[in-house]
Amino acid sequence: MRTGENVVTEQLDRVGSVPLYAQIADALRADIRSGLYSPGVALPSERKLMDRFGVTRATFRNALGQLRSEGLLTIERGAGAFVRRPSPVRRIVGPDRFLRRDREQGQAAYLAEMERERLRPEVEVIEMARTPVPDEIGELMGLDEGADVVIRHRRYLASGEPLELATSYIPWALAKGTAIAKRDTGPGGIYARLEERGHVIANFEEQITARMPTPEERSQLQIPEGVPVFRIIRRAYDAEHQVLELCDTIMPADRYVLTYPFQAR
Amino acid sequence: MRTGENVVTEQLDRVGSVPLYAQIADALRADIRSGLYSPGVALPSERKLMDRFGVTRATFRNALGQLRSEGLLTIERGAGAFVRRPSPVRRIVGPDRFLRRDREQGQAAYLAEMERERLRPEVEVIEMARTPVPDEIGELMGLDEGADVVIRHRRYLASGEPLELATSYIPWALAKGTAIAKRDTGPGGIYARLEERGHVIANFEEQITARMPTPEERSQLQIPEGVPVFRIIRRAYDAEHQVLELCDTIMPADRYVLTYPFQAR
DNA sequence: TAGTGGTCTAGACCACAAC
DNA sequence: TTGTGGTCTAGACCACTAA
Repeated sequence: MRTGENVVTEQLDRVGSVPLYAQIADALRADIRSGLYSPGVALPSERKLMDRFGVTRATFRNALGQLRSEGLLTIERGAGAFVRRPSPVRRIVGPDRFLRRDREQGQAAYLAEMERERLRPEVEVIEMARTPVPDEIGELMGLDEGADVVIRHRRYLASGEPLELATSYIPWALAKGTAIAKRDTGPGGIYARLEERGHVIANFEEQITARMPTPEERSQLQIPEGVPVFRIIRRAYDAEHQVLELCDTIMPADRYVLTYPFQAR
Repeated sequence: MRTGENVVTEQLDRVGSVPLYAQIADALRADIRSGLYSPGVALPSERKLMDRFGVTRATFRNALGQLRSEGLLTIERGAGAFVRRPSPVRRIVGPDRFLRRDREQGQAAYLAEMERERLRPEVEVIEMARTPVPDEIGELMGLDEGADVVIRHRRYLASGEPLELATSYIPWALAKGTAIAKRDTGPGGIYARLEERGHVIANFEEQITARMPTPEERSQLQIPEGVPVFRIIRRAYDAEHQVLELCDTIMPADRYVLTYPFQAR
């Protein structure tokens, strides 16, 4: 137990093999977990804490870096270091997101979802083009090398907050002559246009991975230090097991819980 | 394009607002992506690169730290910094992991999975006890506060490599008098014991989140810098929608692709 | 304006890996 | 033994925030 009062110098082991910064990180982590420093509260300033621990600023900042990369701290320049508040979380149930009912009512899946939560939805179309399919994606779609696809890259926001980056790929053979290759895909979105043409979606498959974001993703999604991203690759199949669409999505992992129900067999 | 040859000092912008370390990180990141430095290859030493960029070691190491936290580099003390090789990936299809067939053949789900891949499976039982259910878990299981559960905490390894940490919770009311509360749960594992007692599993639900690992998790699972973990909370339900078991799993995210198929509705 | 975090310099000594 | 990365010191100046 550390009180934070009347402490001149914390006791650090300077002869053992545990680095000073690691000992400091451990001490602060314990203080955060114990609730001494609770979410939203500012830690004492770097200069105060470095004096208390009896180390240089560089050493102390090394300790802070550890905690930051664990996602425990948010640091605001000029203001201070704060214990990170857990982000409000969006629950996503895979199979509930793409209901035919929503499409038939003329709403894209995302708009329907937002409407349920009374948030102001926004979709930025960042890129839209007809191009040869990238190798990695082509393999996942079962397309011939160099086959053309319509690529739709967009950013979703809810009431101004960026939620996800999504890139859809639709075989040109299916998109040709439809609104899929237009900026506005019309009521019901891509899936509605496909089904009008007789390409009925029979089932989906989602592949989930997680990694640290690239710097581009960090800025586009406003992702803080120490927060990974989900990457979800969703494929929509018809009854003949042909891929109608592939959607590659990047989402900040601290804002989502993904849920998948399935039967015991 | 940077050649890496005959370069005395890289051109860095020392007047603009972009920090030197960020410029260096950008340059190295570009070199890695372009393939100048490819997976498994050692970068030039810190001293060489700091000379080339004309900065101090601390500044250069700050740049390296960025790349490390993005999971781009593996650093081996005394040897050098290497471009990280993508980890071999295990594909997990949610619904295929808990087939009744495997249970009836007398194999726990995990052993069956390993056998299919010809790996040497190992399960360490780290903790096993009867205790009051933790609050967070109790809520997810729909149990009364303070109800007893059997808790089974274990580590799974494949041919010596740690794969995941798993903690199962089974209501004491169901586990009482069965092998569930024993170290060896017998053929078919927990689920087989539950079903023998008439608690037939009707369906599962998995909740997936991702975050950076705690230091404990990092050492127990041998997780390198810049790699997040998946946390999967799986609940097994009977036909009356009672929770028979909850399993809380931590897995290094660079070693897994999670797959969930579902029907279009 | 005072205090905060952000960046950078110029050194030093250490433990470890490879030769 | 030599070179590598790991840690630490003791400063300095800057940009930003809040009072």
